[in-house]
This record gives sequence, structure tokens and C-alpha cells, in this order.
Amino acid sequence: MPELPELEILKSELNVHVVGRRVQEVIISEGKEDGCSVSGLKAAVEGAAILQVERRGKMLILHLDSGFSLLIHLMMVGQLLLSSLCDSERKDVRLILRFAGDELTLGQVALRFVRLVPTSELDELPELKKLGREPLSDDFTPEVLERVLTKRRGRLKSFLLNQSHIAGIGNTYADEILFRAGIAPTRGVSSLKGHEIERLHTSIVETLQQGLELGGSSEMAFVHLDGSKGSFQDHFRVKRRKGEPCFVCGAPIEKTALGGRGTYFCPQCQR
DNA sequence: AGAACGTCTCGGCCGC
DNA sequence: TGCGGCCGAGACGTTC
Repeated sequence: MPELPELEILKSELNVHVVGRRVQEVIISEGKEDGCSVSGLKAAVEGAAILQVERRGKMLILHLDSGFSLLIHLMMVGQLLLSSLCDSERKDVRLILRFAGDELTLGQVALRFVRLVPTSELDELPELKKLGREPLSDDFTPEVLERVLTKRRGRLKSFLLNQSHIAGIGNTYADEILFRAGIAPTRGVSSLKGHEIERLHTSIVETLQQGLELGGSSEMAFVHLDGSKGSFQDHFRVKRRKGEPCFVCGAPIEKTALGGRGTYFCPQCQR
């Protein structure tokens, strides 16, 4: 799934390839306009230049010079591709931003997950306001993590998936983070000792960083702007490895359901 | 056809 | 005890 590293990659690529450029035409697939105002979208985006692309949690934000911002959530299988004008024959395309010579296509995600918001109102937007800490920012220290953890109940896996605590971690990175931290997903948040919080912090930062460096996880739909794939999925240590031997201790990796999500872990290494 | 999982909703319960 | 807020199960949506 696209999670923080995948969206951070798209953000960087968009900043290189589309920032400063003007959208000549907006094309919305017929019959796929569910939940979005077509005329409003065209009016605010056509003729506008893209000033900057930002990421908050799993949300991409394209700032336009028309005073509006385009918020895009790729959900599970959404794709953003930048390609030359001639080769957009894909059926799953919902939205196309056409530039001079090429176009940005959004596919496999309903337009309900694209939102147009006046840039001045972004700070007050509930879905952005509720997002928690950015784990790759400099101010995400072990002390901050400890503060976010305290007075919380529930299990660690659920905590990591909750976007209002830490933003951007999804089901894939959560399992890999917990394995690398050596902590069981079922552990109660309040039971963590100081050194475990320290390890969890290191693991969150290093795992997300590794995902970034490997070009993201293309286990499912994620691709880069040019359609190429990342390789973090080749470095999974527990995810999708049910029954296979743990790379550290050899015990078979187990899978359970936690918080309604498939959860992979090593019963020996994670305690 | 079922599993995948991100988000939202809602019932219940924790703890102030 | 009352109540607000938090937690988590379940539902929905979309795709392969």
C-alpha cells in the first residue's frame, strides 16, 4: 500500500517534474465524477501553475497559484503517472492534468479521494488537523514518541496504525517496524519500558528511511511517476512470510488478525 | 470469490 | 457517579 515512504517519493518526483508548470487542461473520466464538483475542479485547476507539492501523512497536497490546493489520497491502489500525451489509453484513469507535452494521470482511485480546497483553509481542514507527528521530521525524537505514547491504552500495532498519533504508517510498515524493534504487536502501549521506546523510535525512523531508499514498496499497486517499481518488498522480514523461517532465529513467522488487519510477526524475536 | 487494507462509524468502556 | 474521549470491531469501498 502506499504509505509514508511511497508518498514521500511521489512528492519528491512531483516537485522535480511538475512544479512550476502550468496545467493546460483538466480531463475527468465520464461517469467517474462521483463526489466531486467537475466544473469547480476544472475552473480552479485549468490555467493554474503548480507552486509546490507537499505531503502530510498519506495525503499529497498540490498547491496551485489559483489560490486552491488539490488534495490526493491514493487509498490502497491509486497510481499517479507522468507520461507523454500519446500513451494514455489506460481504462482506470479518473483524472488527467495535461501540461505542454505530457500529462499527469490519476488512476485506480475514486475521485471522491481528490479534494479541492482553498489554500487559505488548509490549516483548518479536519482531515489534516487530526494528523499526528511526522515520523521523519527532525522534531520526532524518542522523547516525543514517549510523550505521544503515554496515557494511551490499547495495543502497539493499533497505535502505529492510528494516523492521529503518528502520521503515515500503514499495515505493511507497521509490521516491519515492530519486527525490527523486537516488540510484539500485541503489547500494550503502556507496558513499554524506556529502552523499548528507544528501540521503537529507532526502528520507525530506520524502517521508513529504508523504504524510501529502496524506492518504496511495490508489493501491490505502487509505482513511481514514471511507472517503475520500488524494491522494499524484497526486503520484508515478516510481511507475507507466514510459515517461513525468521531470518534471525529460524522460527516460523506467524500471522494473526489484530485490529482487523493481517499482522505478521516472529513469536521468538518479538516480545 | 475472497483477501487485501485505509478510513469512517459507532458502541462500549476507561479513567478523570 | 457522570461524562468526554479513546479504543477497537465492523462496515464500506476498490482491486486483483
